[in-house]
Amino acid sequence: MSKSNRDLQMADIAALAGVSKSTVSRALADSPLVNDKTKALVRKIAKEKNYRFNSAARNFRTKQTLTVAVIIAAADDVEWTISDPFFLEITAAIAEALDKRGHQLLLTRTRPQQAEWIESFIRNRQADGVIVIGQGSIHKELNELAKQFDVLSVWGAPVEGGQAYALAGSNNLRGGRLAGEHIAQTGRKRVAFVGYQDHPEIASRFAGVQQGLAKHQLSLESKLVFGSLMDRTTGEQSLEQLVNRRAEYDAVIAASDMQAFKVMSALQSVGVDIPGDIAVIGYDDIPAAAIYHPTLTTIRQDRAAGAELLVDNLLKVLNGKGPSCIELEPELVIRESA
Amino acid sequence: MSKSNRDLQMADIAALAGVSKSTVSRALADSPLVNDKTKALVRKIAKEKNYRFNSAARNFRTKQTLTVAVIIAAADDVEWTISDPFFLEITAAIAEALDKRGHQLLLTRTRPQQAEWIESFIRNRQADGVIVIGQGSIHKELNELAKQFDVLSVWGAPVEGGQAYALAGSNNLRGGRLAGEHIAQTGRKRVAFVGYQDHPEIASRFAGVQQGLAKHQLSLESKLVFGSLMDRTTGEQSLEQLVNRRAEYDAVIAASDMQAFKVMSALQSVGVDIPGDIAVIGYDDIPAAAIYHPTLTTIRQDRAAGAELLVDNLLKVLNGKGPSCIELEPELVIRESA
DNA sequence: AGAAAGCACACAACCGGTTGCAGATCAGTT
DNA sequence: AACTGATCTGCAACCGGTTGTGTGCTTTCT
Repeated sequence: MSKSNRDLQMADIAALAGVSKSTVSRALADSPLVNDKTKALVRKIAKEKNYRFNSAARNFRTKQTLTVAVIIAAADDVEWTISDPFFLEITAAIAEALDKRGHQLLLTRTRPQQAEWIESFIRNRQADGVIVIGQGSIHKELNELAKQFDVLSVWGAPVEGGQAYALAGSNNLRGGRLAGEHIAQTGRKRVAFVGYQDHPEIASRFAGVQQGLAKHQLSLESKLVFGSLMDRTTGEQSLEQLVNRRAEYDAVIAASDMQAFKVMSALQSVGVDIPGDIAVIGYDDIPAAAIYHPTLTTIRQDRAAGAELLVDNLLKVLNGKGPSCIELEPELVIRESA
Repeated sequence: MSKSNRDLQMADIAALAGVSKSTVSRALADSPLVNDKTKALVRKIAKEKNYRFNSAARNFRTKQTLTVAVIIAAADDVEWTISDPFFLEITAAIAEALDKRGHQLLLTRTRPQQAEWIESFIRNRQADGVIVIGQGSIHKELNELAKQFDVLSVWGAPVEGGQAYALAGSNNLRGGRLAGEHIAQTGRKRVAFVGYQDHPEIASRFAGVQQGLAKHQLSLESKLVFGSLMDRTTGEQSLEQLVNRRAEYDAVIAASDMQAFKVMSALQSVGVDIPGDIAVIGYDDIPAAAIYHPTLTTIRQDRAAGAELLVDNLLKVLNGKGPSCIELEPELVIRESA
């Protein structure tokens, strides 16, 4: 605790100002019920004495914590997603967005396969609502959960059949299309894809890529479609195959920047020139994308905008409005690698 | 809020079990004051009814939040430190460490130039204590703050004159020495250094590098010592100089992996071979270090261990013990770049 | 002038757990 | 049978804000 003795409380301020506790409370809350002069006096004293309200007491009474829990979801079969810079950055952006609106962020490690876990969060009243980053492959659980708790805001992609929770994300179909078109337009002919297709987000990107390529009479050969390089069990193997078959393609579209890095590094190790021999394009535009050599062409997802959206969605639900589903427009960032 | 009606509370469980509120409270807290049979009964009912205690009420009554605020400090003149993967990862690790001990993590964006901000945190009772990551150049403020609030745990480096707060960090002097020695042992002769020397941590690394080089009769020429590449105003310029003078050195020791990447990328862009022409060594061992091409030789800081230390330090203070200052041993990770 | 309306404030209940203290029950002792 | 002590449980106060209700005083209108 603090080294100072007892913190002073409303009753003390009230005594000092010669008014009652309730008046102090109202004055500090800027209630119209209290006279401006009294208000000013109370505030002056509170400021002088450096009074801070006890938010535990306030939370208790008002049944609001002004706190939002953020959960970074990770599927079992994928390496700790929390280490993906994109997720961490969007978390930081959410912290900022929440702060602007007077809320706080409770960060939660956990792989909530069991969405039950989220439930305890809300019932525990640790947080007013929950933001889940990366619906990944748990959208079924989330949907189930949403039937009981609507204070849910998820970063991800729409799934067929719709979802009962508020959703924000970038338009992955569009993003994929941008990547596909760019690759086609730069004259590549045989394209490989890398990514974990069980995730709705990645599936959309994949579909987008196909559309983009199709526009230019290209298509993805199924033997050039690889699983996620982040997969704990098969990732290594996929990367190996990708390297071995390097003669069969002249471009790689990766589902994330981190995977694109893995691809480039592995190919460069065996003497492949990027983009000379093979072009590589990523997704996310994490900071390292601008630093890698060659710098990485990628699809940018605006983290700040996404965070704002996530927070707005949640606050809407908290205010009794229905869940909304919004998609941001992704943007092609052309650098050296493709 | 939840879509369910009123959550049930202790009084309900008490009625169901035919006992009093206090007995329920004690039973759930596993107090020795209540009979084992009653305890079992109460717990059974609580479990059946899926009762969760209202932690707002508990926090209020017990004056504990079981929550720790984490602040990622950033200096004004440096780019948003929060985006450095190292800081984000240690934050994630702290979340995990706290969770193990039954605490939660409140993430705070903010550049607390004004340490005053931290104070309001504690007095507000939003958190039992505060962990600051990256004392950076604000150790004076932190020291000042520590006089009033001892519930402070900082990741950083010892400063001359000592600090009044609990400190954890890796032994930067030793880390720097490892880097310096490795560079010398691999036969490099003219070494450049890149980093922001106003930070105690970086200053220690710098000193360590000098020691390591000196052991092998080498030294850093002052014209080969560059400022941080992350500096918002001078970073660009430093990088340019570094590239222009590339003929004057055959190795670069960077104060962080992110800076090492910048160095490598810039040098590679002008045709420099790494490590053939110039060796590069980083600091931190962030995940991307193993992915870059060439893979980055670096000094590893154990994030998990650091997080445990930070949390332990804080809990010690919370339990009335004095602040401690512990340093972890960094580790040289040899990869391709040096 | 008297009644009605309006304003500013105080009083006290309340949120839902936790905990000190008192009382009840029961076994063991003399 | 009466007493001591240990064990278990209930009562009620308490944490520190917030808020509904009530009251005294001033203003306004007939």
